[in-house]
Amino acid sequence: MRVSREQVAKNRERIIEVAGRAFREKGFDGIGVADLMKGAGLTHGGFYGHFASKDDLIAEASAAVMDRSTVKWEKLAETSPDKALAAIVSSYLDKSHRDNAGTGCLIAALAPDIARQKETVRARFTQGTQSLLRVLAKAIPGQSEAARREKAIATLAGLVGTIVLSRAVDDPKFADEILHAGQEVFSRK
Amino acid sequence: MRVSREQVAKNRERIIEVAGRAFREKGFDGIGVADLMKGAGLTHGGFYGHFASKDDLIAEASAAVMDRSTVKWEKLAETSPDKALAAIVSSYLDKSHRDNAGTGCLIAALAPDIARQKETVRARFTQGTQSLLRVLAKAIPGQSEAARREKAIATLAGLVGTIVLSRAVDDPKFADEILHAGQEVFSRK
DNA sequence: GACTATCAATGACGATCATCATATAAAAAG
DNA sequence: CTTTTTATATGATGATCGTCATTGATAGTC
Repeated sequence: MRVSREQVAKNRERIIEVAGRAFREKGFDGIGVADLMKGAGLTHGGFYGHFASKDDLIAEASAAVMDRSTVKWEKLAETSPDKALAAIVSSYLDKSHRDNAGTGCLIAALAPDIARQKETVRARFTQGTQSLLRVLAKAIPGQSEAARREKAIATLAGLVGTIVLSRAVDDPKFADEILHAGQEVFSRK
Repeated sequence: MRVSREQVAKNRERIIEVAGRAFREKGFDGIGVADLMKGAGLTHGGFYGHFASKDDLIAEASAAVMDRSTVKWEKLAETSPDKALAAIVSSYLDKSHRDNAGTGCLIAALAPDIARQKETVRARFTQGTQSLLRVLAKAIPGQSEAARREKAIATLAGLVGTIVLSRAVDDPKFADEILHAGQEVFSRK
């Protein structure tokens, strides 16, 4: 059955949204096209009317999630201009972020898997990372632009590594210790 | 055909070794039991004589790789006792490490996937991470034990995040810039 | 040297996967 | 109102997956 133009666009957005969440929760290989479509309230066959392939959806969903993160960081920086870095770090290194990969940072949820993806996916991921770094560098006080950029890169790495470690570890106390250490170290300007 | 006791043990070790490499290169879901066995010079049917399940192998291979990393870091620290931290960091944040995930750090290659694995895998990963942190904390000069522990955690997170980012990014220049930033920031005591 | 235990090879199982051809039904165009 | 277009549903495709039963062969034991 055919649906209206708007509905088509809504369906497409919904598939991307569902995929973005499922990929972050289960990994790119952890969920199939059929289940993604079911999650969007559709059946599997219609998938290829919206996307050329699963890889195509992976690229689209990854870019969308990266963009959302950038917007979120921009808002955090605007809300507290003097303490922008601290705001971003404490928002990122939060238990609720660690415990909800499906709605969190794409890098922390999937970075090693992205390294194994096709060029199209990696290219859009790279753009998203650069945007994230621009926002982060602006949030870092003082120093030269080069120094802020360097600091931004290391901070992003530290944030990602902290969440990734805290999620992988089995012991809740240890996981919290990791989160706390990251908070302490990566909030220092 | 039956083989000698030694050969059985060698075969088992070989499967674990091949799996450790393949998992780091392709991800846990990126390679199947049949191909792993082929890589070890065996056919797929014999797999379940050695392991109860693929998950069992994942746990075994992950633990083995983590142990190797700990030993490597210990040796690096012994070789240059006064500059232990710098030795570990510059060894870790090296292009050859970034470009050869199959022989590198398990955390950088698979951490988000480990968070999605069964208890048995995560438990052994957690032990391995603690061992790594003990070696790293020892390599950090001065300060209280608590401060060294905190610094060790943040440094491990920074190292992992740097490699993960540098691998995922598409542009070689950008990837090198990330590596360099990590080197600069995480070598500071 | 004969017996027995067991490791690996063969082959098959059902499940799941991405992809696509066709059918259907309703929106858009005339 | 009629025609055309097209988004979705149904169902099938071949490939690949983890797992396991059976079989053949030989090492370890007596």
